[in-house]
Amino acid sequence: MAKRYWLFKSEPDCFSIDDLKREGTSHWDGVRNYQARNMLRDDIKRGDGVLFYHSGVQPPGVVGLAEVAKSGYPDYTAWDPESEHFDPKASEYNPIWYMVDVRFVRKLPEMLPLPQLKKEPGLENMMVTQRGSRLSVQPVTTDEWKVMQRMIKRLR
DNA sequence: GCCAACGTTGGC
DNA sequence: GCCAACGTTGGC
Repeated sequence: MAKRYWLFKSEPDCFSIDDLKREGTSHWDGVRNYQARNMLRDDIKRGDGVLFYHSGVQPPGVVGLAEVAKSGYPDYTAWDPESEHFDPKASEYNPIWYMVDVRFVRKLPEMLPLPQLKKEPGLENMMVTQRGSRLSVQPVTTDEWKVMQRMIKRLR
């Protein structure tokens, strides 16, 4: 299976690129959307590339790179009543929700803010640059990934 | 803080 | 199975 690419959104107050840097490898838990769940369960594989995106901040944008360290497996926070992501319909025998593990690769010297992504040739159709794009886990094409790598190289 | 976009829920 | 009401996300 060829390597694929993804964009993972997180509110930095909840989990930031610095948190991932400190932890090294972390569960990407708490996704409670079926479209994103399907990707986590079926499509996101160990070795895939991840753009780490900070949402809910001004400006939002890509702040780092990560790598999938473990393919999809049940998100056990769903059946933990203590978890803020608890879902009473989920259980060990019917997990419903899935997560992957991600490994820190690098933090960018500065954020690539969303408005800049919207202006960048080659990213016109990227999911994150589209209006009303709320998915917290998004596919990124190989071409979009290459454009992002060029933008990152320009940073320093 | 506003509101557009979009997902989910539940009555019918 | 439709769709109105409602809730959430997230950019602005």
